[in-house]
This record gives sequence, C-alpha cells and structure tokens, in this order.
Amino acid sequence: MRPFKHPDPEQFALERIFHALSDPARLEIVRHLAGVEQATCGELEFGRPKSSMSHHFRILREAGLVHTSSAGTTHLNSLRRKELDTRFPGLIAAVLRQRP
Amino acid sequence: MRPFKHPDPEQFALERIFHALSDPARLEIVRHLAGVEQATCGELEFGRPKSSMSHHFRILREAGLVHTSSAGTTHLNSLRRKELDTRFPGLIAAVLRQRP
DNA sequence: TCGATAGTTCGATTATTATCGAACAATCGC
DNA sequence: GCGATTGTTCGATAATAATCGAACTATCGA
Repeated sequence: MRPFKHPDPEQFALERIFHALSDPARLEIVRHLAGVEQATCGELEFGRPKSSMSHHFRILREAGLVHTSSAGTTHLNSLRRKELDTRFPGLIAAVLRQRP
Repeated sequence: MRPFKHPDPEQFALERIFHALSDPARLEIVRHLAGVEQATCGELEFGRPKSSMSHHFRILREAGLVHTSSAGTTHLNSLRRKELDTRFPGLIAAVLRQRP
C-alpha cells in the first residue's frame, strides 16, 4: 500500500474530527490508542470484520486523529496526540474522561 | 410546547455530543450561542427553513449542548456552557478556537 | 516461488440523517 | 375571538454513512 496521506494540523477540520468521533467503534479505537503508543489494525478488531476496521481507520486518519505507517505486512496506528492537543487542547482529554 | 427535556450532565453521552457537533449548521449555531447569552430559533436561521432549524435544535438539546426555554411565543436557546465545561473541559473551547 | 498473513479496495445492501413543505399548537396584541 | 408570529411535528424524499463479503495487494518466511 502506498503511503497514506495524513492532513497537516492546520488542515484539521473540526466537523470531520467530530464526525470521526461520533461512532462507538472509532471512539473505542481512539481510547485504546491513547494508552498504547501504537497498535496494529488487527489488535483492535473486536469481532468486527477487517473491511469495517479498515473503513474506520480511514475515517480517523483523514480526520487527522490517527497516524498510520507501514511496517512490513502490518500497519502501525498511533493517536496524533501532540498535534491534537496543540490544536485543540482538551479535546482528547474529553474523550478519555468518559472511560479512564 | 410543553417543557423540553434536557439531559442532566451525568447523562451527557460523548458520542451524541460529537454527532451533534459534526454538522456545519449546528456547529454554527453553537458558535453563535457561545457569544450571545441566548437567542431565539429565528435569529439563527440563515436561509434555512424553520423545520430544519427545529430539527437541529432538537439534536443539540438532546445531546445536552443547548438549553431551550419558552418565553411567550418564542423559544430562548442558550449554550449549556458551564455544565459542558465542567464535564468536558476544553471541548467548547475547541469549537470556538476554529472561528474566534 | 508458494503460502500465509495483514490490510485495502470494491460493490452491494442496509441503516441513519438531513431537508423541507404542510399541517398543527401556543401565545400575544388588537 | 381573530390574525399574526414562533416554533414543533409529521411525512416523504434525498443524501450520507455503516456493514461486510469477496477479490486484490504487499510483504515476509520457508
């Protein structure tokens, strides 16, 4: 897979971020990533089919929430915490507040 | 119209809040309300039909973002800023950061 | 080179939402 | 009470999004 395109922090659109976070599965992914440094797609599929997970990761990626890099045959996903905290302080904290 | 039901802060669901904020029209409403103390529905319809506005206000209300009270023939809407800031510090600030 | 593994992309289906006119309800002023 | 005004509710339609199997791509190891 060719390198994914990730938006720059200046390009983050709040509506897009909110939309990305309005889905239970994606919220769960974000919460998990917040405590993990990085994770593969497979680690986070809880019974959900791969194609669905791939879809969710794409939404998260395009919103700027998640960064994905290829490592061999797997993809490593990480929360773009620093950039998000800089651009929108408190946003990720709000997400994590709900389930500490 | 009989009194609207507003969720208590403990009942705020983040997914619901995020969904409410993922729509351009509603984001605009929230931003406007943030600087206004209170406003009628009519003040915020920028070319949009009343029925659409009513829909958006309902979504915002049920998410806990907006409080609506009847005053004569009009409805006064206000952002539940204090409660939101207490429950999710930084969330509203993030919304306002984009368009100060 | 042949599997096996990890994800992506495609395509079709279903489910959720948004939009908006029309009918309705509540309130105010006359 | 009669309009006029404000907003809600209903109902239909259109637009968006989620779901998931199947086919495909890329990479690693034997």
